[in-house]
Amino acid sequence: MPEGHTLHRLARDQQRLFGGTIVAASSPQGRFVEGAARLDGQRLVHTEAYGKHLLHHYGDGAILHVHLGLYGKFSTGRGEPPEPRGALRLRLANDEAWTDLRGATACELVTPDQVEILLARLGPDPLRPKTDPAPALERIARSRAPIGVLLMDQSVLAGVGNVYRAEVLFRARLDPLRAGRDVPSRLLNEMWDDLVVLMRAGVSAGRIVTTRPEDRAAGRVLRHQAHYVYRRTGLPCRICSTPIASAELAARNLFWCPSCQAPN
DNA sequence: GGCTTATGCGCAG
DNA sequence: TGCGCCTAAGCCA
Repeated sequence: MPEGHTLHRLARDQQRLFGGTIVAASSPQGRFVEGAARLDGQRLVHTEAYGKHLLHHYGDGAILHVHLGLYGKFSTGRGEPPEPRGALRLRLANDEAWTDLRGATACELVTPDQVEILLARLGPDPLRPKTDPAPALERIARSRAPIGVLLMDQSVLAGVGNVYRAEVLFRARLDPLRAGRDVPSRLLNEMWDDLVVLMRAGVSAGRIVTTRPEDRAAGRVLRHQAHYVYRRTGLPCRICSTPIASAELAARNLFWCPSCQAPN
């Protein structure tokens, strides 16, 4: 589920498994053969994520950039890697572990200049430590665009996807169509703080859970209890029982409670 | 087993 | 605005 928490978790896990070691790289599918050849036998020094982008820094200066897009996935294991099957874009392995990348939108080698360009078009990332949210909040406060669109704009905020968008708006009881400049700045600050908490929890848990304990049954968080509004069209709101509404906004499915998040 | 759907985003037009 | 990417989980039978 590639929102920002997924990429930060991948960066963390890959750092643990491969950081500081020499890796074998290959592209059985054939779409990244030259890149894999360049990485093969290099030391993977450092991995990091910015928003939904993953970067690997290698000992000879090579930088790998991965963007999962909608379909991309890493599968990872310890010990001997399985026989390559299907469209396996990139396999990395050391003596301890392996990881396979499939279906990614971007899997490419980039220069430091290209990294700089990439980062320049990303807004603040709630998952990067000590990030100043001011540029995002100021931009929202100036914009006539709906807050529901702005939250998903990676140049405003990096790492927020459709699930966090819907859920953080619900938790703020905010109408997704309200213009950014009409959202009180206190509320914007609270939403940023909420994103930091929710997305960090997402990294730890490896999935998105936004419901508060008091708003769901006790015990393990079941899949259908993890969200307030995302993919709950027609189901009763957990707070007020009004059926959850959905609509397309900027080519993405938007979910909200028409009562808790009423326009005003 | 098959069908539907999706967490993203760049590009054509 | 709508398509293409081309994976895999979730759902149904």
